[in-house]
Amino acid sequence: MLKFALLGFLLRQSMTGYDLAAAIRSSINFVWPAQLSQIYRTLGQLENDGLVVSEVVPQQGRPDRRVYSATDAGRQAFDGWLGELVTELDPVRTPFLVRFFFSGTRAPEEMVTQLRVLRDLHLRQRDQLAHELPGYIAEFAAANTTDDRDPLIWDAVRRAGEMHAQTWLDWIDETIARLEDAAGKAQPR
Amino acid sequence: MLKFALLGFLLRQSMTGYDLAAAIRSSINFVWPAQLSQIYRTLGQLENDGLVVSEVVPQQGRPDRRVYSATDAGRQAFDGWLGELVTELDPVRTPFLVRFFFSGTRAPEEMVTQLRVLRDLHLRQRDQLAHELPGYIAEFAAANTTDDRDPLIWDAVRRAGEMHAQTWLDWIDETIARLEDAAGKAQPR
DNA sequence: CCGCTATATGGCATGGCTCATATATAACTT
DNA sequence: AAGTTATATATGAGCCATGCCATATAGCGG
Repeated sequence: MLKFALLGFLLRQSMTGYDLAAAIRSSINFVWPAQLSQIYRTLGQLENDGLVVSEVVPQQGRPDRRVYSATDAGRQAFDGWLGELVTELDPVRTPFLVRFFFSGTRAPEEMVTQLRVLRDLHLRQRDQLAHELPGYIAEFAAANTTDDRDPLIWDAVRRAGEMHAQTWLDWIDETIARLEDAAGKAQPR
Repeated sequence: MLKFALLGFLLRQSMTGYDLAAAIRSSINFVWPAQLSQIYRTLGQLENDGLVVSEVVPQQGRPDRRVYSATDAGRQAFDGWLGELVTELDPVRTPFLVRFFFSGTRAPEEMVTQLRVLRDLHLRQRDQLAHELPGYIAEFAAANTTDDRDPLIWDAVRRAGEMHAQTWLDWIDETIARLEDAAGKAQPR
């Protein structure tokens, strides 16, 4: 996966691993975060497979930059990947829900507290996606050769994140209400 | 993660790895699927760590059953896990959105087609969560010692899946409309 | 002097995935 | 009647991607 994301960026513009990390951070981080170490390792594989090549650019004071560029084979691999058809939903792994599923033995107030904490996190996430990310994307677009449909698409991806964050907020509110309702009925008056 | 899920089930009821796979399939599969091989390996680790013990029950015709039970240490570990506070959102990895992010070079109709395929999958998923899962959960509840808050909680987890599936549907509709709108404007009359 | 930015690389642990294998019965399919 | 597939059960080998942590260098801002 990361493999293809890196190729995708490099096809727009050659850059270093460090730059790639920044590109990811200002774009797809919320759907596919990556550590620097992971990026470098993956670049190594890509180079091994001939999908990218690198060129060392000496620098003073800093480690030399190693600038990566996608090759023709890289473009082909990437295009193949883009053309793949979706046949199954990717499994979604949601640790929180697993925990929640098993927390029937816990005090209801504790569950509500946990939900409130989670709510805060999702709220921040939603606001970040709604307000901060657009700025990063604009910068990123300005710095990159962009197809004219890119802004629309990037915004759609951003929107997906925003909508899901909102759905979490709604779910949490609904769930807290249900828990409180049940607690109210359990020990009435 | 799986470790704790298994413990959670075993604390309700001792069972074999095979049974655990079935328990997962009829409950948290959509938030945490697991292969049989993975389950057995994890049970092995749990046993090593003294969190579960197993007892072999001979059978004719079939491989002997190895029935696992959670130990006291297992209960403690599990409780500790349940008590953990959420401090950060779990990263959500969504391969589809990564692909989508990079598909600016593709024909818009192709993107729409892909979105329609995805829509179908999410639609099925939503309906399954809305209609089939409740039945499984009911069966599962009948077969297990359940706390009286369990049904509420299990349904909340189910609802989270349903709501997220619905959000996907909404996002896809919105995105298709935006793409078609843009295409209409690009080549008018 | 601490910590951040820029840059690259290494090692180890974790946990998931795929595929293979073994065995017996029952239930379909041709 | 023969053959496939499914169900119940357990286990092993090997791959792969991620994660976390450490290290090296150097300049700049506090």
